Amino acid sequence: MTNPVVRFAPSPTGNLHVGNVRTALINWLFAKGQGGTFILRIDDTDLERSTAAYEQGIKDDLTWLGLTWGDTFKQSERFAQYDAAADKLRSMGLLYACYETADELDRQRKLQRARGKPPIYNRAGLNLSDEEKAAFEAEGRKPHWRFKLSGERIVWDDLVRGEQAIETSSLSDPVLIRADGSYLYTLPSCVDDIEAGITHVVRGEDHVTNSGAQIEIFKALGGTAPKMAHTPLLVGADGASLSKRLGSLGMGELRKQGIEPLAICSLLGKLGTSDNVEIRESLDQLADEFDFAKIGRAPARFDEADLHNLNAALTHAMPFEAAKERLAAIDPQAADETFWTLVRENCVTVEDAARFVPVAFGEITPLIEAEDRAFIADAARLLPEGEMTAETWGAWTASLKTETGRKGKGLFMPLRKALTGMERGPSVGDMLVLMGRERAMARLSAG
RNA sequence: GCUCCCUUCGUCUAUCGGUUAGGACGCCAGGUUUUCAACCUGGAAAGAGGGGUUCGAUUCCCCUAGGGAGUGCCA
Repeated sequence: MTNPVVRFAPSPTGNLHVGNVRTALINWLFAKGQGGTFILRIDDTDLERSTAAYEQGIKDDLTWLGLTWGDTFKQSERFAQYDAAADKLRSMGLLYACYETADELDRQRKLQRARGKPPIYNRAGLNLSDEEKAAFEAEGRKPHWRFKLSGERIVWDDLVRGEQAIETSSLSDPVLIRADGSYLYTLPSCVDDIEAGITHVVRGEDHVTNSGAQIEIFKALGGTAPKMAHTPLLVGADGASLSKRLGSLGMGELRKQGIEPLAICSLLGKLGTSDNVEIRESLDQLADEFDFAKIGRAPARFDEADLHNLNAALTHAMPFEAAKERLAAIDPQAADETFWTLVRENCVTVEDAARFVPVAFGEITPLIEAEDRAFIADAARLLPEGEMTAETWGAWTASLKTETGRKGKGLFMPLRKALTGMERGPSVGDMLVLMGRERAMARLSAG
């Protein structure tokens, strides 16, 4: 295979969510792994719903994820090309005017359905005489335009699903142009794919019937249909379709939660494949491992808990340099390598380190149980003088053990709770060094 | 309603007719760390149901059930 060209084509009518991002990622990984090109196309033919803010948001999210694109353009800048394509189809007799209103079409579909028949457009527009059309126009009706499907069986070898067949006779002729003259995505998508030299159309399986129709449009326009790959959709953790919450779970929110881009990409790049769902070192590694053949045909469950597990694994091993800036944003003192390597294994996200900042550098409320009061008083009395060092903890606890007879959990847990205000956390001995003698003494004396 | 796709441990999956049905995540236990986490070791855990075909079905076929998708002047 030589240098594939793929595209991700979101509509700027909303933010990117996990489903979108998976499609973008798979396209990107495939292109990257094959030395191909990844194009970002903004499908903004719906001028009403598209906004510049969403467009920018999509670009920001992709950039944050590391899904860089080689070229980008907007469909709204290319109406002339679509007009030309429409004219071509019209001249071939493949684009015909229809005058039904949306309500009328809706009624027809309901009727067909009630009779147990598939709701396929009856092609009334195809048989309209010029007089009839003129009559509609006189009524003030404007036509919408449908592509005339061949009625043949369209077959392609889908990179994920294997051989696919669509009976175009079982489809309604797709509307390409609305009554207001604006384009639906169907035709512009084909025109752009041809012009951009798209070799592979990779998208969710909700598009398979669209692909059947679009393959005919590709051919009608004189192009060759790209190879197709339709991935199963993601479903929620409960197995039902992706919930509203998850479906709209945006990158902005995940970012705010402190989720790493690589955690998202590792999960979305591996979920539903035969590879283990684990953190990968980089997008490049994910790209090296990518193969359509590894993608299964059943819907995979997206569980946000998995994302947190992967993120935790990433955080536990994260070098200080990678976390430095974000630690500084929490607190200038937190941007400290000793502190980070100490607390990171107790963190799911970098921002979780914030919990331990007061322990090391600020004020906390010591937790001292009534029955431990005397013990903590002894501890305060026996706390070694001078600088707290790596040896302090061992010496201190040893003397406490001798003095009080306490050992094990009974010895250490009260100290942990008094010194850190928490029941769990990083090694207390190491934290002691960071907090220093003054803080430690103050906490031990709080009871 | 109609059309298409899917169904193996909780989850993602391996198995291309003969396996003690394998791995990973998660979970549980033990070890280690004088706490927790992390880490190491071990463990529990699966062929949706029913019919066929076959010497033999997780694997091939049919039916049922369940899930997903499509059926738009959305993408």
